[in-house]
Amino acid sequence: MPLSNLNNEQHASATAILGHNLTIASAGTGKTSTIVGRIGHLLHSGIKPDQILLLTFTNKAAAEMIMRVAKFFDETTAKAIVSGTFHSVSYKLLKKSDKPITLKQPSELKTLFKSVYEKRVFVNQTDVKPYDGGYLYDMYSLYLNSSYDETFETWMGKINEDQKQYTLIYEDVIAEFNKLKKQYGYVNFDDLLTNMLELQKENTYDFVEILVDEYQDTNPLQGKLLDGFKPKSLFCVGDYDQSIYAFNGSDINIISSFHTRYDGSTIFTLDKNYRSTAPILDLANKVIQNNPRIYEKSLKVVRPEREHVPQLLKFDELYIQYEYIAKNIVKSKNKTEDMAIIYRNNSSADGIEANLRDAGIECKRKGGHSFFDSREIKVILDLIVLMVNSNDMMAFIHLIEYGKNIGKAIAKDIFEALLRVGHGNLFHGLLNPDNSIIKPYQSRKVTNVQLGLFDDFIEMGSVSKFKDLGWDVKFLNNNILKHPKLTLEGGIFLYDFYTIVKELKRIQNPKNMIIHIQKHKFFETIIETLCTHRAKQKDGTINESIKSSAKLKSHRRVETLKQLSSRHTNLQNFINAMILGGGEMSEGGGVNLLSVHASKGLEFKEVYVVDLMDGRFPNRTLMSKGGSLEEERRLFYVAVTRAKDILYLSYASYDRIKKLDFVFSPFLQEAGLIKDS
DNA sequence: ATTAATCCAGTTTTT
DNA sequence: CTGGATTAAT
Repeated sequence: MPLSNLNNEQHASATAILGHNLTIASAGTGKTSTIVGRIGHLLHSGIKPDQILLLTFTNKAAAEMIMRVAKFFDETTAKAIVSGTFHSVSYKLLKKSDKPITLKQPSELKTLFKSVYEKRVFVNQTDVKPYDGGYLYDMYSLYLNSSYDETFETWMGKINEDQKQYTLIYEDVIAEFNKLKKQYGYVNFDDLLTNMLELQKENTYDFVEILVDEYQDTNPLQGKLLDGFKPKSLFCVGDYDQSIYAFNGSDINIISSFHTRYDGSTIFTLDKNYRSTAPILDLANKVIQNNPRIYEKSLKVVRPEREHVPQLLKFDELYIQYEYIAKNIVKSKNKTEDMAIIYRNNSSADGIEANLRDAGIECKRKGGHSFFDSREIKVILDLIVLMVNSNDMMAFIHLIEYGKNIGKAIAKDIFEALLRVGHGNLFHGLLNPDNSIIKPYQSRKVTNVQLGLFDDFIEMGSVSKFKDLGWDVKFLNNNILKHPKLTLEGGIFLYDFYTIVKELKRIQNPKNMIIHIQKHKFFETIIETLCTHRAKQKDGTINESIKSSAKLKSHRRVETLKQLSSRHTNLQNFINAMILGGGEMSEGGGVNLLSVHASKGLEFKEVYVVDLMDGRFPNRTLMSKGGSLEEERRLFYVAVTRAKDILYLSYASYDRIKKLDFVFSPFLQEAGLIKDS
């Protein structure tokens, strides 16, 4: 029984009557057990699992809770609960309603946005510079996530009055971008939520209860989504002291105004901390007391042992700090998996990782960005994307650009030509071209100073260079080969593309597809170019040993991807899972290297919070751009409350690489570790 | 105009 | 180590 393990407070919360319930759960007070208990209670009272919606901050957290439910009930029941992040749940529901969705990597659509933006000409009447494309993209995303019922213009006016004059142009760019997205069926993270909001107007959902974990990090857009489901009951769990996503629009007022927004709502409080020892909690509380208290909290310590007092480590230089920590970790009796190094900024991670490696300590970094950002993985994913959505222009261009003498422009020409000879379908154009279309490269709009805009007719090139290569006649006769700038090498690359597409069409399973890609000439050619490039030295020569180790590395990456794919049977689901949950993946084992944000919800026996210098933690640059000291303090609170038994806080007064002097973080003073001088 | 090569700066946090 | 900008070459 999931309820029998709960203490009185947890039990009261978990068995609350349906309605609007908020549980304030401080760090380490058994929030997850309470949610699992709540789900158990709902199921016991006869509510069907598919009438329960569980929203968490990461998909991993959702999966873990579902696993725990499965222990008490059967797996089928547990898995019938609709669960995941706001984004992944929206994705599932949108897909169910047959909305065309191709989820793209965030950076991809940003690039598309920038390309739309660059075509605009700004007439500057004032000396206020307009935002650049990338920044505007981020701002618009923040607007979508953080605004209530304002227009972009009024919102912009509040953020930066000077920028208001450009909003008409900005909105026009955004409109064109949205049109383009619609045309290709592309969707970004924000679209998942906004499209879901639209779908809620068409469909009705009969969720009896929605459970929301990490409620303090809900933003207004997500708030609208919650209300849009019109659930009979809402069960929210959170802690305002752990709200750390303001940069993403999360609004602490959402949790603090819960009782006024929902009439007759009930607020529960969990205040018994089972995680950390008394000295660690004392320190955390001492610091967070400096923030305004929203709901009264009095954390009760369950573990009174005092043998490990949080220790302050001071160093003269950044790397001496990392070195010392590495040595300390070697000496520790704890297993490496039970230890974590937590930092405010990801820029700390490289130095730490290098020092751990030197000391022979295994470590894993969360946020597999480097993994999914690697070219070889992108190539494979783009190929799979193309097999799912054959007309995906961005995926096509990325792949074809690897061909010699084929850049963006020619790749786009080829894409459009293929659509022409395929009557709107890229694969038809490739595999069964309409050869009666003699000139697939009809025109390209060209601006000429004298003539203005005119159609530049592309002269058809010769295809004789492709004869006698043993190609399929079908491909040899394809008129797309007549592009005048297509070289022999480029053509051969295209032929490899043709054969791989033809072969992959027969494969439906992600893992088999990766296996096939891996040994195909098309992929091998790309890996060869990639690794040669990586092994190129300053003088232009190729270092063979670097090259072979690069090849080994990329082979390992492909193997990792293959591993990840084995859990999936559907191509599209696999792709989207990689985009939605990719950041949660971590490779290998060992000491955990985490940003404070990534550490949310986790706990470790031994924790090092490092680089506690004023400017870096709190991050002053961010504070000047709309952050706040309160938010930085909450970050500090989150970081230290990850520790169960042992906590180290460290700082260094000098960075010899950047030649910067540092002063310790004010939080150390607030914690009483440094006396006022 | 387009591609390839070269050099330079920069690096907040996440779905 | 990579993306962006600049430059050289076609």
